Amino acid sequence: MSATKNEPRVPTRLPAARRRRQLLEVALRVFAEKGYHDASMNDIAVAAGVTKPVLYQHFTSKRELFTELLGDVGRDLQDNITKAVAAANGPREMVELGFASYFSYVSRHRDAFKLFYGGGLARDAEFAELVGQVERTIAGHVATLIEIAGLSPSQRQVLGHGIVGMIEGASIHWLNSNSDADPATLAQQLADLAWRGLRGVTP
Amino acid sequence: MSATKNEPRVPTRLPAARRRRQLLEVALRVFAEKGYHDASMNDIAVAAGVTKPVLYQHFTSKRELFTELLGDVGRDLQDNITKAVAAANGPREMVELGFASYFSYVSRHRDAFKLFYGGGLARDAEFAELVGQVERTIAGHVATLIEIAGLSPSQRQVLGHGIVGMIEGASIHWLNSNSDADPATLAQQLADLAWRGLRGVTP
DNA sequence: CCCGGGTGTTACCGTGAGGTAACTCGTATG
DNA sequence: CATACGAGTTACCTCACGGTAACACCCGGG
Repeated sequence: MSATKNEPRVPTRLPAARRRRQLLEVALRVFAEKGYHDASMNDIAVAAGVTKPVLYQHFTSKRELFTELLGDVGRDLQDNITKAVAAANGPREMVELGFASYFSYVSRHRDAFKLFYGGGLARDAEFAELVGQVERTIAGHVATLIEIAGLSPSQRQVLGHGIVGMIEGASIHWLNSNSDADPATLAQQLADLAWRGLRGVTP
Repeated sequence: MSATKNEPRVPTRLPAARRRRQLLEVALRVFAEKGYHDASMNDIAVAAGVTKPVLYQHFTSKRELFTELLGDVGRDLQDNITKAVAAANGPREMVELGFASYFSYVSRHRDAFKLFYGGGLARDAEFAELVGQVERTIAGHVATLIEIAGLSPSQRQVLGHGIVGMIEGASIHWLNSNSDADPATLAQQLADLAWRGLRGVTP
């Protein structure tokens, strides 16, 4: 029995499953920081303390790696929101809880959010679809909450996307300004703005 | 006097100034369609019926070309909005006119808008600054219109960015869904939503 | 003791993009 | 008609990136 039993000198040489998870974590960080185009597979490999071919042992291509991350993040975000909203009593609470869960998610997973909003995703059909799915779902739910009269379904949908854009825009600015403001407070104020409008009469 | 006097057989070989303007127009189209990364200088040259070095006779680099376009579009958009808003009487009309001018601009200059929202601009410091300047300015104006009480300046700014994101999100969805809806109607409804909120009580 | 499988590395290829040097060609002017 | 200038082209360089083949190394089981 040698002295190097449970304590490898440097934690290289991981079992495949662990390595894969590590690579996903690292790739998320690197993609979030540099964006899809500017992050090279080499960057990711080096950041993981490993070389490129190891990456290709676990993922067949850069696209596939990114797609998997994007899908995971999208599902995660959407699950968080739908679960939070399901606990609401009435539309106003749906808005409050929905906003709160969104900001909570963003504040806890900044890298994941940056992946979602950040890159040239809009240009790539596959990537855009993954993001669009989530946005469409949220926008659709929001659309049912709009109480303005005389709107066609497609008009409601556009306005729903407007609210989604409002959340995204506020989130992006919030992250970029490195504000340490409480995400719950922010969500509360934004939900207030969405619900009562700019004119903000007190109920 | 030869027969080829004022009617060159094919309008190649333009004087420098005209060529430059044509290249800017074509580059705007190509960048809007394919995004900054996926549009190559060759693409632009070919689309202009010309070869790459001609492009480099007028612009020292791809970045410079894109930066010039981005700056032009930003100035143009901002000018349109500020001029429209200047004619308003009171905050509600500011919102209405501001939204209307934004959507009017987007509908008239789709390529310009796609350039602005579309690419990996957020990752690139210089590009992000050009876009951010416009967004910050608009968000700042909007922030002064929020009548919710008890907000700090930075909180107002975040909410202002929320409204800007709302306009952008709605615009993007509007363009992507190839809706033939009237931009003025859309602006009206979105302004309504922003002003009165989701709950949309009629005044 | 050695040997097999799986983990990782070095070194490489092909491609496509930004960018440039050197040449050609049309045209206006004396 | 000659010539000079400026618009355009061909052909190339360099470099970084996605992706891969072939080899090296470690460790558990007969």
